[in-house]
Amino acid sequence: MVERIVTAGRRVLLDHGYDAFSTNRVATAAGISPGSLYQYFPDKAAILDVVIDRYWDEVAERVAASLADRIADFGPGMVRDTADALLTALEADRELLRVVAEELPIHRSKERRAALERRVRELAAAYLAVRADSTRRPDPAIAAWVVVLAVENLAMRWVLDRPASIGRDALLDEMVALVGGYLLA
Amino acid sequence: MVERIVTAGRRVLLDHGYDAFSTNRVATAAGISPGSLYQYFPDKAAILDVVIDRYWDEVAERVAASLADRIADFGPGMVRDTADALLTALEADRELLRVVAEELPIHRSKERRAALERRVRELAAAYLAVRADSTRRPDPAIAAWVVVLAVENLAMRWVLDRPASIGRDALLDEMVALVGGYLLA
Amino acid sequence: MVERIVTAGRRVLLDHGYDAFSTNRVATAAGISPGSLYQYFPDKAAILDVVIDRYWDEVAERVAASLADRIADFGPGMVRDTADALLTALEADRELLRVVAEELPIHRSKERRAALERRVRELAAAYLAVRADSTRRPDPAIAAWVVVLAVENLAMRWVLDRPASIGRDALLDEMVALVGGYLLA
Amino acid sequence: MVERIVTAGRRVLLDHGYDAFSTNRVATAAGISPGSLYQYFPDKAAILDVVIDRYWDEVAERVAASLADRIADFGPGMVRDTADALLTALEADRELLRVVAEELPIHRSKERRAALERRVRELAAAYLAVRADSTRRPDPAIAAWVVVLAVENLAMRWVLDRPASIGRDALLDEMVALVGGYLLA
DNA sequence: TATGAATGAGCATTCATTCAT
DNA sequence: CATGAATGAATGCTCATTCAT
Repeated sequence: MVERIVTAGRRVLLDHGYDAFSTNRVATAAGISPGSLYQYFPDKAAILDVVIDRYWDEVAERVAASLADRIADFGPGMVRDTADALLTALEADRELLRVVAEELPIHRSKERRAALERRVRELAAAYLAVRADSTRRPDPAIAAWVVVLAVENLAMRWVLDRPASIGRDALLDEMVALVGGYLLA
Repeated sequence: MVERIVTAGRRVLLDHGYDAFSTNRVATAAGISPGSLYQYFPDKAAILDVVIDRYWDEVAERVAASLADRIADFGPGMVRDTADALLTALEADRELLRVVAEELPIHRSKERRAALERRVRELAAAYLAVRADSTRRPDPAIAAWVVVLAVENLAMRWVLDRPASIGRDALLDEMVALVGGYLLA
Repeated sequence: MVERIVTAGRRVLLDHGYDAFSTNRVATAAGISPGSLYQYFPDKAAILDVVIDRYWDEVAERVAASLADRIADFGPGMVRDTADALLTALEADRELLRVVAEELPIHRSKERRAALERRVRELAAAYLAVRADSTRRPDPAIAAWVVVLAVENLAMRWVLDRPASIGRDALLDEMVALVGGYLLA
Repeated sequence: MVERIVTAGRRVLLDHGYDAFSTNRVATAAGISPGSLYQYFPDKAAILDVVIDRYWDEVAERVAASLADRIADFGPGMVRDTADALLTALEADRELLRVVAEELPIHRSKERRAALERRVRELAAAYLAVRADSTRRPDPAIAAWVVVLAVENLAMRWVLDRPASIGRDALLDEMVALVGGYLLA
């Protein structure tokens, strides 16, 4: 039932937008009565939270999986592949990304996105700490913070705004150059 | 009077948040009657728009002023100073930044922020085009897009999240390294 | 519940007039909350429409019933009885007639009244067509239009204005004379 | 100035309808400020009243003029000519008639229309009293009431509804027949 | 558990009227 | 006289939430 409600919530978000995300509409979309919503969720926000959490979890999963695969060879390939995985994850449901990232107040997503960032950041920081000799940056934690935020935002904006002059591969090239130039001597 | 209303709108946003930004509340905060609002603004959205526009205009003004000052010497100094100016501008009203950037749906701010980005980006692209020999990046427009977005987001997140381990100067160092490493051979 | 709302609407119309026919007042009169109104009616106009429809339907019903009874003997008796039925119907709720016919913009009632008129007119035209030999009027449709409108308006005005010098029977006499003199050779 | 306001009121009524008949709109149409309205009229209703009064006065004038011309020869000609004059008067500004008769609450017009009716009725009653021998109707006051109301309503409905099957001359024929058949032995 | 009718505070907006200038 | 900014009560309507069944 929770499942049904969350799926309905996602549908409403996609089909009608955040402003139309009302309990009645979600209930209707779920084929249940508005009162039943409250047997599974304390309030409207909780439903939305789960929809958002699901979205970012999915993105995080894909990125983490890619990162895990590349555990061995840190370097340009790893950056490219991780960024590629992120792009793919964001492109997978561009419409929902649009709603989640632009239509909803950001603080709704903040915690989840922070978790995603933290996860990747910690991984990156760990690698950087090990390879301290191969980077110009003194503090791996800070470097990881910079790299992760920069790549994340570039990826998101590229997927959302689809800048005409920047192809997907070109974007990945730039990201690799950005991270590489920053980290490597 | 417009002034009074806009100021009241800002106050309401700061004191009660976006969800409480109602015409009645703004009118009360302005010490006028709800009806008077409509002699100066066509609707609620118009009031909010002005508040937001004012905010981003102010930020843009500060950044553009710094950029204009540094027109002569492109290079690390320019990046640092521009980033510094941006940080200063964002720090000037951190609370309003929080509301504008995290509480409001982004699409409310999108156009203004895009204008700010475009303005800085075009300047940066122009410089890069002139100094084509001193950068590894083939396309100045793309490079400008990357640099501007990266710096903007890092600055914003740093101001908003105040990461404990990253000092202001350290952040500027990292930004300079990021942009320098990316652009320069 | 629809019943309660419609009844309350009628009450408000009678007690406070058309200008005070507000959703909040109707809700209060119905002893429910304003929100509940919208579970049964799409908007304010729909409530008013039902009140008006009910009124004219009732009038139409009474007149049509009388007309049906008199189907056999066209002639002075039929005119008198139909007019009598109409008068009775209008007298039944003179106060509501006043509001509906004089306080509301006519176009609110127009369709319903037109339906009532059409119904009676078609019946009358049919009779006249059959008795073509016993009338001076060449076109039964036109004659029906004239007769129905004339009688309807006289009845309505008499009920509303209660002209002191004209008794009920006298009025019926005049109507019979008017219709009779017009139709018969 | 009163003139300007009344003319503006008429314009607003014609161009935007009764629902848009607001003091601000009338003031704008008159090229003055809303406050100035109140130097010439006690309230909004007073402006509207004058507009309406003017309209009915004009109609009354035309009908009365025709009636005065026909003072000598009572009879079918008089009925026809008076009805003709009424039709002409109503046709002269059909659009305003529509607003005044269907869009406004009738009680707004009631007094003026009653005055018009009274005027014609009294004239008619006087004639009927004199020619008591040539009419079947015992009470001239009642007969005048019947005749005036019937003709007035038929004329108004014909002008407003423009029934396709009834030509102007046909209508006049019917009116003459209606009145003649009723009054004459 | 599930319902869904009922709630009622809250919203954005209008507009006849006033009154200091 | 004329102004027009200011008023503020009132409007139609929404929707997250509750609770008796």
